[in-house]
Amino acid sequence: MQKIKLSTIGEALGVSTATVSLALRDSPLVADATREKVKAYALEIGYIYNRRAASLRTSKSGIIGVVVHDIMNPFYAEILRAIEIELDRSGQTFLLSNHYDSVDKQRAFLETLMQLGADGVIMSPAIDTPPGDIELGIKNGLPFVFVARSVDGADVPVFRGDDAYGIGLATNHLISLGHERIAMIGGTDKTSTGRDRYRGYVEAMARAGLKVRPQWRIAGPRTKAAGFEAASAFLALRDKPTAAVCWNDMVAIGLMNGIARAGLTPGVDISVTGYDDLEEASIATPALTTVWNGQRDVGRQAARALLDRIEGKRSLGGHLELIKPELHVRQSTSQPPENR
Amino acid sequence: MQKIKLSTIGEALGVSTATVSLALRDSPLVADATREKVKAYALEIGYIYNRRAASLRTSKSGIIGVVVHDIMNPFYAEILRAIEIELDRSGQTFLLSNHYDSVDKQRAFLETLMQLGADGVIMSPAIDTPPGDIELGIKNGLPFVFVARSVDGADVPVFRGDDAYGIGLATNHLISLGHERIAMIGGTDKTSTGRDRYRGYVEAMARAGLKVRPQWRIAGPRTKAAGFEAASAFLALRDKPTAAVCWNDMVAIGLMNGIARAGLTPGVDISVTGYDDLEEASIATPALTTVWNGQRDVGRQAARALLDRIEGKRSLGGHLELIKPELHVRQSTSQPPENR
DNA sequence: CTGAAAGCGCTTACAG
DNA sequence: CTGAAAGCGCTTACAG
Repeated sequence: MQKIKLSTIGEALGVSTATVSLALRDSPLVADATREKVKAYALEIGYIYNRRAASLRTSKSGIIGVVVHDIMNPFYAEILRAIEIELDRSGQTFLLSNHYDSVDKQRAFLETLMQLGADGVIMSPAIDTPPGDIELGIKNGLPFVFVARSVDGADVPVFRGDDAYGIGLATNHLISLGHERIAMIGGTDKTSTGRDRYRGYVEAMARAGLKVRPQWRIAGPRTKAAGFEAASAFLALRDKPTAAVCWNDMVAIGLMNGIARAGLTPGVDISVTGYDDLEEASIATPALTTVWNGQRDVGRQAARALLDRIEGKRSLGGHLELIKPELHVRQSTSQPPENR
Repeated sequence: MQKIKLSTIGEALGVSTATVSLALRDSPLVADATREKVKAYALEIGYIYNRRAASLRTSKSGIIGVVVHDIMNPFYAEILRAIEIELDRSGQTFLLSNHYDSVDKQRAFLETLMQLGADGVIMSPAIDTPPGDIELGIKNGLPFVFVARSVDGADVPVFRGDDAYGIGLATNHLISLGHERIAMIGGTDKTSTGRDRYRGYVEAMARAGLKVRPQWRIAGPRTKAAGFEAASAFLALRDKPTAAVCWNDMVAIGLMNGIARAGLTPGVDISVTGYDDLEEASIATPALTTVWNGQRDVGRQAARALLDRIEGKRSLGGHLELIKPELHVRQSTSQPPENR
């Protein structure tokens, strides 16, 4: 079978390829009758538009890259879902990748995007991303928007939740229930998010005049499995805390599973808070008290900003858009046992 | 800044673009000295390879499409992870999409792949995919490989777990513990997987001489939330079953949460089996007895088959590759209370 | 409202 | 081992 292209249609209908091209894209320059005739015939013979050729000519590709740490992580999944909805609406194709916090894998993906002439990229940068990697992309005409994380020294807009404020909501909630020994489980200081959340916890404790002991900070876990494993370290602490502020819902649920496995009742013997308010949080047992982090707004606003930039409606400076989190109280938090 | 292309390099170095092109791709036709000179200079000035131009010329794009129901679903996530590893190794870019079981969304994605000249597609087809949609792709030079699901009438290789056998393992396990009233929760008869799993359950019951009551089949749920909700319907059944074979781990975990919320103890009062053996299954409380479904093998073999096809090492007929599942026994199953 | 022609940046015969 | 030339399939001034 011969490959069908614009000229195939043009020859069959006795018009030029220029006219066919304009007709298929609904140009008002083309007479209505011609347009209908062309479109009907294209459909009939099963014409497939060649985006590579068009893109080579116009240097627009209709491709938007999206890179996050791990698309299978429900936190990012919810952001991606919002981005997907926004991009689908505008007919952009989105090219997804995980970087698993490997700067090399991220760089390879950005290189691929440049090779494909991507119109822009939405990313949650890998830990220790050099600003140079971002600048290189920008220099090659790739507009960036960051979600959830940022890169110091990169002039790129960032959309994320207000982490210090949000973790403060969780910590204050526990304090108001009467808890005084509160641990913080999970996360790392290597991301801006991590530093902000830790700061929010420390500040909330300080405002209440409570001590923060170094051993109460069990850094690391960010997954359910890791939260599960952290339970034994947590339960072995001297001066065992009566509550745990967790890095995210995954860690909190894992920790609660670990606490339950040890024969204690999470939400009664130990209060636990999560972060993100994933769909799972509300069906966990006990239902998880957590902080809604605005994933949907983050994704939607980031996609919107990039699309506006691509359509020339705005330029992208390095501003920070903080989405205000909200506390959702459920059954995993209660008064400390000693107060009952 | 002027756009850097092959001719930019050629002019600077006094060689032709043909030589530059060959040198960058390590052609043995080019003298070693020339090759090194060209590569060094390209790196120095930050040349970006234009894949659109190359692809237009060669009609190979280096893009492989991957479509599944929902990439955020951990079952598909594990398959995707295996595909990702395999494709990364061969330098292919993979373009991911959800179809959410919308034939229209799937069709739009396949159309995009054809427009981009994708080299192939790995898909878990949407429910009720018309064979014509697949044939159209094949006719336009897009090789297909299916994972987890198939389409009747499409001549495409399929890689998936042996569902009837696998669900039989779970059902037999419960029967051997002494259960006689066993429900099946979740899933749909609209996919080949659904039909196979239901058949496996019915056949295992029949082999043991046990009755299957229609009301013991609570179809529908495939998510944790839906499993959670199904708990009340399950617990309200007359002749309440003592065990539930669930469609997958998500449903099983949701169901266990619902059972626990109702004050019963899953794994003691009601035995529950899952399917897939997701990472979560082992850390659930109680740890979930489930069937490992070979996601990794499915993804790896499917990717390998497609890559071999693209490299011309094999052709793709419509054969079925069944991966043998394995039962993983944990704490969510025990003897029925009445036998103790 | 329509057509002829140039050009996007590569790769591939072909000639030397 | 290297170069000149054609062509992949579009879109965009430009001319009429």
